[in-house]
Amino acid sequence: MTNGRPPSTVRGDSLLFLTDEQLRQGSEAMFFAYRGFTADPDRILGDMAYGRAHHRAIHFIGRAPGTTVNNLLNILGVTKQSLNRVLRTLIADGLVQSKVGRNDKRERHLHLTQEGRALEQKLSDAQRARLRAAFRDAGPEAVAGFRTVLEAMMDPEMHASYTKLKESGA
Amino acid sequence: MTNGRPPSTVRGDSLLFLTDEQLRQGSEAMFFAYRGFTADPDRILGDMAYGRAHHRAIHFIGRAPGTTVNNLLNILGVTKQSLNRVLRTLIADGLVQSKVGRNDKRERHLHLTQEGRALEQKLSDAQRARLRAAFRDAGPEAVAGFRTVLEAMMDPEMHASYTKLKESGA
DNA sequence: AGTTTACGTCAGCCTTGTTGACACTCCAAG
DNA sequence: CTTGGAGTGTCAACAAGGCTGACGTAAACT
Repeated sequence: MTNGRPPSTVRGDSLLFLTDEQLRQGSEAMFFAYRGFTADPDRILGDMAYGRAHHRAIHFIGRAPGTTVNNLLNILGVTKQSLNRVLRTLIADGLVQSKVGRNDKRERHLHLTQEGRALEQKLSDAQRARLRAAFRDAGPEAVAGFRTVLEAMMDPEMHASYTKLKESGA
Repeated sequence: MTNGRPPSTVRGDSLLFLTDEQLRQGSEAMFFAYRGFTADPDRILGDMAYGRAHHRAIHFIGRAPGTTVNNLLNILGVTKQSLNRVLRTLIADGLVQSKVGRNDKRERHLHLTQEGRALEQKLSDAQRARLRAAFRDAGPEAVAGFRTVLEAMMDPEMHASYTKLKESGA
């Protein structure tokens, strides 16, 4: 299953980017980059009573206003108990509003309040600033490649969620 | 600070990839992709008494054999108490060996044992398989862009660690 | 001799994930 | 109309893995 293949020979030059060493570097790049990716919002959240889980919830509610709890559960990939704990505090603090469904009254539709939108902006701005700088430095072609690879490494269900959000967005 | 800028106008076409909507999609791609990235090793670890933190420690010890605790601390970006908890179990279970430094006897140099190397392989194989598939599907240019963007979003110190490992590697 | 560095460890706390169980509301199908 | 199942909320208990603060030891440096 594992191949301690010599990195230089064996393959016809064009597959050199699939070397074990290249893949290892790819893993490490993901690790370090994800740390950078979450660093700024985490710093802001640290001062408040919230954590990364709250950021994620706020982000996706802001992204898809009126989404149901179940929908959010699928996107976030956590248990309803985990999500509920986060959601409860956000609702109690007046950042998120939960409305009983009009058609199906079992469902709760989630919206950000003004206050919630403000926090979402603050957090996303911090995160996007870093991403914007990285994108600018790397250039459009690198960004396209970045997206292509990330999409290719998602699980199918995640890819579906991602695509759905992407299409609803613009 | 925040700009609800109309996505279509204002800018001269070549900066369209820096739209807020594009950045938002980038964030979400990172989120979903990272989930995929950690999914396979997490599944394996779940059956054992170890978690993601153990995987990280094993990975970087395998990558830089003989590294000191302090060095590892910098790479991982956690407190020594956190790392120690993980390291202690790995040493107790015979996956990692800790040797007192020859020159500086305060330092401990960390190595994987045979058993440790075996687990490292198992975990990394799972992770690399997904990455390999993604890289293959996306192609060399996309992979280059992927790396460029990830490197650009690291904090400087992380980028230094990353580069150092990269150079030692091949 | 005194200070600093590298490491280990104890105690306690927080966030965020998990499972399992139970209740309630409500839609839909028989 | 009853009943099954879906969507939701919540309680309890637990685990992983972060964190801070404090203390101890050995070795190195000055």
